[in-house]
Amino acid sequence: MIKVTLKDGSVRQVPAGTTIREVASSISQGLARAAVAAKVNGRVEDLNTALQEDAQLEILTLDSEDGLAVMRHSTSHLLAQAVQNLFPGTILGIGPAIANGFYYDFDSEHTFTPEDLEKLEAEMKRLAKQDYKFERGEMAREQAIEYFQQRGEKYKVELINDLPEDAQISIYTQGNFTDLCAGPHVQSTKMLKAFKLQSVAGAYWRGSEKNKMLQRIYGLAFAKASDLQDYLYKLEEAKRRDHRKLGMELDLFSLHDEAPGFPFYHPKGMVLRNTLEEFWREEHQKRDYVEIRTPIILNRSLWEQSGHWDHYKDNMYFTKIDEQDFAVKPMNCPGGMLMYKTKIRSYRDLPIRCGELGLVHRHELSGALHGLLRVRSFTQDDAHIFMLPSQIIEEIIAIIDLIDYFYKVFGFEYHVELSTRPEDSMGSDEDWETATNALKEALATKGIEYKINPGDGAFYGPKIDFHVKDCLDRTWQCGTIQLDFQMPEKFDLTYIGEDGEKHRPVMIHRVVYGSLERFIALLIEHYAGAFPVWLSPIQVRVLPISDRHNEYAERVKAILKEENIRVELDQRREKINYKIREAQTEKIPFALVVGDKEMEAESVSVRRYGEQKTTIMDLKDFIFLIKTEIDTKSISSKTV
RNA sequence: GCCGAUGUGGCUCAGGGGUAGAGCAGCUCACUCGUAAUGAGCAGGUCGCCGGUUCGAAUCCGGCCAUCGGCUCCA
Repeated sequence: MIKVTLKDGSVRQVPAGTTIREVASSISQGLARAAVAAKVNGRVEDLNTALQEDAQLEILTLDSEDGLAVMRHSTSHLLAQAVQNLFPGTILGIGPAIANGFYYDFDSEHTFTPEDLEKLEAEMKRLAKQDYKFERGEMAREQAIEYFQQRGEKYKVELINDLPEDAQISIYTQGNFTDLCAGPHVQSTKMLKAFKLQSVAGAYWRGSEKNKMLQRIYGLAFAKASDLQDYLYKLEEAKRRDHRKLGMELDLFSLHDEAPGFPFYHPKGMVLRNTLEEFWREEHQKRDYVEIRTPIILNRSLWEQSGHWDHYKDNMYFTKIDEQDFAVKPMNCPGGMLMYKTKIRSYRDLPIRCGELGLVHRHELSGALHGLLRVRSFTQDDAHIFMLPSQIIEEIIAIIDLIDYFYKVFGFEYHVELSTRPEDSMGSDEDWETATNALKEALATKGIEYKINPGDGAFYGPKIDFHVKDCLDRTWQCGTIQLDFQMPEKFDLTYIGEDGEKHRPVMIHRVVYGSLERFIALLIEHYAGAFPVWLSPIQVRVLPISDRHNEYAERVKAILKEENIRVELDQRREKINYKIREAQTEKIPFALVVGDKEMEAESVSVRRYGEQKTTIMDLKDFIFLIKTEIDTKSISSKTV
């Protein structure tokens, strides 16, 4: 007999060799029916697995993320089966579970069309009903290679060859379909119900552009049909929040064929942008930053000196001036270096925190452009901090705090990643290790959890990245803190120490917003275009009911303007309903209706964005209300 | 850059080998109105660009450009 400890702490005695399914049945038939897999000592296993020794056991159902992942993975096998039935000769890539569903990569002469997806989905439904069991088999390495080779599954053979020598090679079979797979899987295809094929896209084999591009079919899969419907509805909702759509509707910015990736800011977008810059300057002044501005075009020798010519050329734009090579800056740092070198620095001057709202240009691949989230020219809210080695940790922590403070003001959730040395980089291993450890230490001090991104650092140093989600849950890097021992070296930066000798300062590159463009895009999606009052391009619109209220309305407008409130007056001869509807459509935080009653009492009828109810209040009370919200940067709960 | 899809008035979209259509927005006129669309009229497009097939192309074919969804890359 062995002891099986369940999730609730209870212990069951069962004979060795009992399968997990049998244990589940002994707990309840309902559980046995709902079970898709199980966690044995933390490892996800099939229900068919026989328990041989004492174990911690957690039965997984579709109520858990782990359970859903198993089901989604099984659904990807179902797709592969359907594809090979309908398009014989298709070679298989890989087919994992992902958030909300799964994908499977295929190599086929045939190009899959949206109509094919419908047919495949129908075939999947048909196959699912057949109640095929997912049966696990194990093969010796040589046998497995031969098996897949014979079937022309060259990618599977490659995968097997790359498995460690001692790896257990397992295969899963459902009906006429067999796939190389570590598993686990649900018991039967019958458990696969709420799925939908979504799209087909190109994807390089093993994610490398050096490899062949395969066709990736994406699908959604959920525990039940209503969950799938809910998710589809959520996707529709997300489209409404899309910053590209809202940016145009709210007249914030535009993009044109004539300038791909180079955004145009409209007047309202500029108000938003200027407000963000203003806030940025205030907060940085408080923290003893100074601000500079460096040129956009600098000559070739500078970029050679900085290493950009060697490591960043593909992303840069070039021009010639008087027969000499120049480059448009893709980063602000070299300019900052020259500024540092304009005089002798003392250790007493350090740290120098030198900010720059710098406009940079980078050549991004045409297929990568995406609204304001991925552009070819953008303004970084940059700063370069020159400091003593002993100040590193303290400075990094201060920046982490600063970024956290900013993101909290906007209500952003974020996660943190640490990116380490990339292949194409400069400097010694020792410097990189020191720098990486400093970043780790700062994160540890703050108790921040982070994910490591191996090889994703800048060419001159490792970095801490702050990621924010867009409306479709894709994450975008915004803030970043990069520790750099290389630039000071390349530019021979020095300071005079206590000992009267020259020493090498250390440098940090950091941004808080990341780029104004990306940050604005994320703000639009985060608030669904209904900005908090302090950010809103128009804060108040005054709506007179008829012509005879125009004069009072103009007075209200003038008084609000005097208080530095961004106010508009809608004097058109339209019905009040019409004007209100428009103010709502434009997501203006406050609509002030003024008619006879208000005119008489020196009051306004206040209607907030997204609310039905109106409140009549004295104009001076309204001013107090709105100014308080602006000053506290209050985030309205209505982002509908 | 790669794979696939798309490109018709400011916006959303219909149409489709015989010389363009709707709604919204815009403009004009009337209505002076109390919390999400008053009515009537007018104007607006060489159907992304270039080339080919054809008596005739917005429609079919090819190339290019841009956009969208991915891959790769990144603030």
